[in-house]
Amino acid sequence: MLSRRAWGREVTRKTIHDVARVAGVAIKTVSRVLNDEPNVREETRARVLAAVESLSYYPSLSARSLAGRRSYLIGLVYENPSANYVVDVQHGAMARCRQEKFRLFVHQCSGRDEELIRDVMGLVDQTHVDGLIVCPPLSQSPELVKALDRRKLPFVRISPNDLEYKSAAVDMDDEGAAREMTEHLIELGHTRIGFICGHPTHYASGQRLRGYKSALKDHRLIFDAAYVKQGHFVFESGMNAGRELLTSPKPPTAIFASNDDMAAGVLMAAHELGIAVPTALSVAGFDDTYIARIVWPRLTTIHQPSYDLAWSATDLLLMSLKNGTAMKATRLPHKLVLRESTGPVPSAGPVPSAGPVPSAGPAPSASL
Amino acid sequence: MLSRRAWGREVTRKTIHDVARVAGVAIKTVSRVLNDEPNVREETRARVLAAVESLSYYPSLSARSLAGRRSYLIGLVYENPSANYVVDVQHGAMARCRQEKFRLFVHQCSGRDEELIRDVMGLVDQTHVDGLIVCPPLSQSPELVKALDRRKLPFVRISPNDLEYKSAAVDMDDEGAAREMTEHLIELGHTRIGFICGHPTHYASGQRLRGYKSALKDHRLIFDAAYVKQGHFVFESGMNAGRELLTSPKPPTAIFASNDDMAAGVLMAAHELGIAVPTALSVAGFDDTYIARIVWPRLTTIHQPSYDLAWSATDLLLMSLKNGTAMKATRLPHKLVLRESTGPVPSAGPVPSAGPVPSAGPAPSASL
DNA sequence: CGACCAATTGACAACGTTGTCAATTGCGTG
DNA sequence: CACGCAATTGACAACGTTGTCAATTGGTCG
Repeated sequence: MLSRRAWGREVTRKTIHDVARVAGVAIKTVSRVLNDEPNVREETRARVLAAVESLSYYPSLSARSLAGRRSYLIGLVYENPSANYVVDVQHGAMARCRQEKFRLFVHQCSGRDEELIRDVMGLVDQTHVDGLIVCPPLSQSPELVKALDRRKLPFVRISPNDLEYKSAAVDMDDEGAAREMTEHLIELGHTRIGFICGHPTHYASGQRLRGYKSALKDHRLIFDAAYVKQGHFVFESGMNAGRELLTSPKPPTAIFASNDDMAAGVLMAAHELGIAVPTALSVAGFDDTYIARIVWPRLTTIHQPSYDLAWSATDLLLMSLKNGTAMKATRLPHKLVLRESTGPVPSAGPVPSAGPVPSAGPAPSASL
Repeated sequence: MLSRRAWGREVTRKTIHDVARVAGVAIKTVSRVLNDEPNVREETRARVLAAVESLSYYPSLSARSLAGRRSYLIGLVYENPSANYVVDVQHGAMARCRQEKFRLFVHQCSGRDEELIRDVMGLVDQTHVDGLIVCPPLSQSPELVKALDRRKLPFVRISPNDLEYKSAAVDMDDEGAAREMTEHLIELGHTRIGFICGHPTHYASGQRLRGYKSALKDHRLIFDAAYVKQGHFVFESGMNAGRELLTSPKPPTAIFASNDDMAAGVLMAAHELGIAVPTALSVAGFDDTYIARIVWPRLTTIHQPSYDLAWSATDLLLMSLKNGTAMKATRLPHKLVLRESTGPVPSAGPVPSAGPVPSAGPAPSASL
């Protein structure tokens, strides 16, 4: 237990040898106990565990990954700038890892294409992670998938664009969810429904637009391209698109944004223009992140189970690592969350403010 | 380069031996080049680097930390539930790590007291991190600081409560910032200023309250405890405190919340009560997180440089690791950010709404 | 021209664990 | 009571790197 180096800040580190000595067994036996291997007498196992406990011993991940075929490390790679989504995903994955005594290595990727691949491969090679959780939109990169396959590294993708591909993945039904939301608006009587698309490179963007279109079609409403604006999943893009829609000659009575950030942007635009929500305009979001509950009025949105998606992805990965079994694709349920930002269609279309906003003229606790 | 194990999913991994062979040198020389050690002829160095490049070789962190006294890993421990803060801090630390070819191991702590210490020590022992970045409120735990000192592990604390303590830390002037904000409100003519405290166990909470009090005193305004409410840094607590303040007999004309989440809660309360912001009520936040820019009206707040704090903390740690020098405490500047949620004091105090709001008619499916 | 010293390079052990395989123990059976 | 086989345990190499220290190279000076 004495360190071989006499260095200032060096402190003795407990090793498997210390445990073996205290328990009066060989290090290999300690290793067996710690790895739940069979063929250890119950009494021996107890002695070893007692020694581990009394020494507060924690096996070195470095040594383990160097000697064994396991690093007990899972990598989580993302690129997404949305703080709330990222944290949800991180915590979902961490929670599952903790249950299996794995640790999560979080990595924000940098670069694009070629460089991205190098970045991820560098992570894999350096840290020896046993597997990877890949967040969107990285999960939609065929090049990355190919590279990981070549590398023979187990990985699970969150919300990829091709569930049928042989690799494992978890996702939700973006198209169906968007259809439900659109139907909700239609049922409220809206016929002029604006839609703000997400970032063009995100697969989910296309799916959500498709759901919107399909709901319109089912209800025999005509699709008008003028009601569809391009956004980029960020607040400002939603605000700009909202302004455009609301100041057009025949403005929509409802706007469905592809995520909550952009919906918040639409709310901002409406407030600026003095358009009351939901009386004169209904606004709907997507994702049900934290901001959906703090903006005013609170957003009707689709609950995307980010935490659960990450939890399930990690579960899939860990189980396949443990059993060597193949992984399957999993689809998680979403939920339409009704709050105060949507309401019945106004009788006469949106009411332009009679002047600079009456600031919040209004709204004694709509609901609650 | 051939793996010793013939295992299904095993793939040959490039090692230092491969690089040495390609470059025609001993592995130790490769090691020297990769660690920027002196005494390598320029021509040799170039040959080695070329080999590294051509093989896409990445040294194994496991082997490095096992053999050397460096793991090239920095741990980041937090407990904070605020997504925006956490992500800012993570990215600030990651950015600095990347520059030095270090990696960041993010860890959300679990447990309290005894259990917390075990959790952190487990991380340290297992991962061999070279140092730790400790976020508030963990940075204020004397037990944790003591344990890390005993373990002789270099660490930097973000926003601790005792800058003079010998360990390194970075922080901002919470008291001064709160004083500035309060003065801003006073200059706008407000004399009845509500204050919502942060979580009682966070040191910053006390500092911000102190700044508020000191500004009142400097301007000869009387401090009235009825205008101070306890919050917990979360949205709901701000909303509740806001309701209490605004429905009191003599409501304040301005409310200063100790963070943006709670300020957003106050806005929600004001909207519900039909109180116009900033015409009838000014609202100020603290932190300048993402939400300060997306609520309506956008929040006047104090910019807390979370990203920079983490960047600097990491910088301090890495530099001390590299040079073996002692670390100093660093204080980063904050900034008063003026937006639309604060304005001149109304002539006749807050204007209660004249009745059920014209706009937010009750929403469908009230709260969820 | 030879010796000496600094610069450069390499051989090999060590880090703390797991994989392999051999040795030992324990128990049921003939 | 000895034998055989399975269960249990241990000895030792290997993982991929860095630390230590010795060997080699190259240049300078007397």
